[in-house]
Amino acid sequence: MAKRSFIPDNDLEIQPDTGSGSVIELSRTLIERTYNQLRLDIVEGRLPPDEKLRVEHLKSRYAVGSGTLREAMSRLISDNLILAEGQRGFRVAPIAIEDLEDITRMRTQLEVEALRQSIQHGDKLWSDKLTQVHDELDALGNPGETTDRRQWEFMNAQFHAVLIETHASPWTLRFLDLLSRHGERYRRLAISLKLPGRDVQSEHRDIFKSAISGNDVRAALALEAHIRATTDVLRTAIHKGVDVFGS
Amino acid sequence: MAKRSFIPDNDLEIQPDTGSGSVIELSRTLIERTYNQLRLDIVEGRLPPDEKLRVEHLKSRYAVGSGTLREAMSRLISDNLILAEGQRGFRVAPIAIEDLEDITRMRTQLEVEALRQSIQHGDKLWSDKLTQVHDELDALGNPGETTDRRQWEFMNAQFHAVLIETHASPWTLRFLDLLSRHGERYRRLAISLKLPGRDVQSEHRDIFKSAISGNDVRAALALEAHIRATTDVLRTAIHKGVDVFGS
DNA sequence: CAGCGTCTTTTTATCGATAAAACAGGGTTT
DNA sequence: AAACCCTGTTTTATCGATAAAAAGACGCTG
Repeated sequence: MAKRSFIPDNDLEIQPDTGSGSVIELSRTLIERTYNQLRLDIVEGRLPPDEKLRVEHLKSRYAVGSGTLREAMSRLISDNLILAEGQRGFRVAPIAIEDLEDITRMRTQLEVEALRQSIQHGDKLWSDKLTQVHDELDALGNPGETTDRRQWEFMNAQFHAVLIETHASPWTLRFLDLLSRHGERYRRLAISLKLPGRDVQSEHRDIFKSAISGNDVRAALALEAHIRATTDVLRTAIHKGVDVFGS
Repeated sequence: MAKRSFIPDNDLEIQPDTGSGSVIELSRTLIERTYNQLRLDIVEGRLPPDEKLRVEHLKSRYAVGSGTLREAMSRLISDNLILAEGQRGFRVAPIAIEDLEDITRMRTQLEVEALRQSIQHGDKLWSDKLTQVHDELDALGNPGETTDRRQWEFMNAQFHAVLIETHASPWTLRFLDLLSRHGERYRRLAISLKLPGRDVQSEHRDIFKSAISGNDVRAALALEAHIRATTDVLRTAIHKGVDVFGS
């Protein structure tokens, strides 16, 4: 039984922790570190959907004991990234187009509202920060072109974070965080399929310009389209008969 | 140091699992059972906010080993009902008026939208079901008057569930579930303070009538007021100088 | 008498061992 | 040949023991 994976092989190896300030080296306990590593491995596709997570195998990969590993996995259950079927161990949460559509609807609902609030309450300080982050992201080009994909992902997250920064609702942030993490699994899948290109860079520019000029309605529309783009690409691919989910 | 609790004493004892079909007896594994018990104990106030959760003490209460208990607690971390401070163990999540206001805002945003969808897409089958559940809840009167408070809580949850049933978005349901669980901690606090009474029964009637008659705008307003009521009561109490959170 | 450092006690994090459950394969019966 | 059951093997759930860390008590020193 060949292990199916939707990420190019060169992305599959466990990469050494690169920079300073990463979640992994900031963890105080082994459990926390393992939790963060596991989450990254799932979100970034090194542990593909539906993969069975055998404790005895994985404990060597993360260099921890079985109890520690189980505890780390337990924390991912409430995040819905791991499923626990009683007495049958753990497995990576499956993916499905319906799930992505639900995630997208939800993200749209929350993020668009938060952006509207941000634009209405944002001051000059905010505009400046947004401009700075956008410029830095813009300089990296589209995700396919950039040399350091991790850096691009980081700046992308940063951009979206600043967009809604003014609307400081912890629960909104928590939910959006969770949703974007789930969304990333699908986004990486879409990228790996090398489907007809999106111009993410110009999507970002569109959102940015509307936000800076205070046009909250247009910004909302642009952001909504941006969020929906991944779903649209995948749904189109499915209609064309592409085997998106590996049957 | 006296243990502070915001629930009347007669609610504090661990009650034997009453009816059939409860989450506790449905659990396949010990961890699952412990997780459900812990969650109930926190939500229903038997484990008060900020309470330190010492594994060695609690393992006798739940009759499990330390590993099992830790794993159950770990699952509650992502639900934000338990906080883990690296190397310093676990504690019950604190409560704060700002948190309740955030929860309320969030619930309003999600639940009102879902209700609107439900009213627009709901058919006769839905109306019938809603009527049935509402009548049953209505017959129990206000939460203070009813004999079986657990039954009331159950029907109340049922009523809210049916209200948004048509809008079957798993993520919406998950988020609302989490939010209402957090909200319940505050609702129980408000009840225990015996503050000037709300007429929850008539609030429910108002929502019900508007929903049945297809008046989605009015139903949305009624639901919003209903959700905000707990927050309003507590905020008013704070302004009057009542020591709501035990300083 | 306050502040500091050290020793003791308590609490936490982590691990490996054990028992129970699920799974797989072969053999038996109908 | 198909359905069934029994048995050996793998995997999981659970527990108690151990080592590391934090908190607390105590006395010392300035």
